[in-house]
Amino acid sequence: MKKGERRKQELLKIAYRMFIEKGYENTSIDEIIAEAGIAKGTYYYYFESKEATLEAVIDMMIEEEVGKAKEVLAASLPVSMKLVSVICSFRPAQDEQVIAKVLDANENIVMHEKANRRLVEEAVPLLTEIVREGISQGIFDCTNTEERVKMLLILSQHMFDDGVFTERDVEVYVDMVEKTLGAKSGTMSFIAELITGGQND
Amino acid sequence: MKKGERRKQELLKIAYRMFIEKGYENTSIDEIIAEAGIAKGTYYYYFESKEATLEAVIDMMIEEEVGKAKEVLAASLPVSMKLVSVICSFRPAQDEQVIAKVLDANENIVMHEKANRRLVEEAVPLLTEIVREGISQGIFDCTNTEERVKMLLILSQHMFDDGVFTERDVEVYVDMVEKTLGAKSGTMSFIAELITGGQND
DNA sequence: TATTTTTTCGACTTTTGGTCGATTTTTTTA
DNA sequence: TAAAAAAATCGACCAAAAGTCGAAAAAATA
Repeated sequence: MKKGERRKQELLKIAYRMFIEKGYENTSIDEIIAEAGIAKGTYYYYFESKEATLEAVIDMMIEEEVGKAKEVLAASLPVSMKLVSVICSFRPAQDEQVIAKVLDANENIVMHEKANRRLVEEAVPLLTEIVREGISQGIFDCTNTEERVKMLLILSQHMFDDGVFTERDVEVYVDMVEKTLGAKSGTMSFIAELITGGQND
Repeated sequence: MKKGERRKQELLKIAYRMFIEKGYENTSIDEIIAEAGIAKGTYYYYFESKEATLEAVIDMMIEEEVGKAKEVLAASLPVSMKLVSVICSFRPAQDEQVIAKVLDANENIVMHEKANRRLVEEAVPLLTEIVREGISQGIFDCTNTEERVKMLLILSQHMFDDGVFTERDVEVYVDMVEKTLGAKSGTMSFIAELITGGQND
């Protein structure tokens, strides 16, 4: 029972890396098993299908990101910092981004989109909680919090996705965050530095 | 030269219908050619690859939607109406929506996403023009118009995509449109009726 | 040790996107 | 109008890749 789980994790890691490096569609099961040094039957002993593998890989990614987000949530930080930290923690890691650029942007749509949808699902409750905290502190002022958070999250996903975003994009984004959540103008502008600071073009 | 073009259009229509009915990935070339009653070689005489067909299908869709949008743009309507009409015209048609629900939402990610990206590309300039007109009339008030329009368009895409959107979603969306474009509160609330009016759950 | 369960193997099948040379149909040209 | 050229069609064939399955090896259990 132990060995099986380890093997599954091992396969998951290989698949994860290859999916990101070469794209989901461009990675064949044959390549994965070659890399892992196992037979096809073994692979299918652990995964029902290729798509099930993708699903599992995404679960792994989401779990990690949500984990990080929860840490931030638990820390004693000002609400606005929490919010931004969490959102930024959802940004694709450095290496993923770099590698992603080698690929055609169209090359990995399915994985990207599936991951995004799952992330929105998982992250909205967390972010909503933060924003509610902010409301009770008078930092934010809005109704329909959950819906607002969802929309903002969708927006940030798209900004990061495209990889490149201009200063103007960020400016507009910050403005929308402030206005959507009913924050005072300028209070969220520190987002800009955090975002553009971490950008690598 | 004439006949060829007609055949291509015919194939395009078949592909379009089948892609929407059964999803892009679930539609095989063999099925398309069976439906069209032609041989494989003939198909590949007109299309370089399956993906090229998807691209062409999407072009067809976009062309139609942009066409409708341009009509609206040319008409003599109040700016706010123009804006909303155009955005609503991008909503998937009734039948597409109904059929889409039969499918797993994950079933047609690639086509959906590619279409969305192309639409944003094509539609942003048109909408930006409308908003600029609105600014000069004092209805809107904002800078970085293009970026704002893009963000709002992305949002509406996502709302329509999911198929279901609650009243709250729409409420938040309207609020974001107003605030993002610097319109007076309430001036855009008629969007709500138009959107929810056309919804079919 | 005997038996059952878990894990592994790899040849085989099926599906599917794509190729290619031959053939027919249509258009151009001499 | 006949010959030549170009456009369109055909379908057998190919290669890649996902997925199957029964048998065998390894590990756990009685």
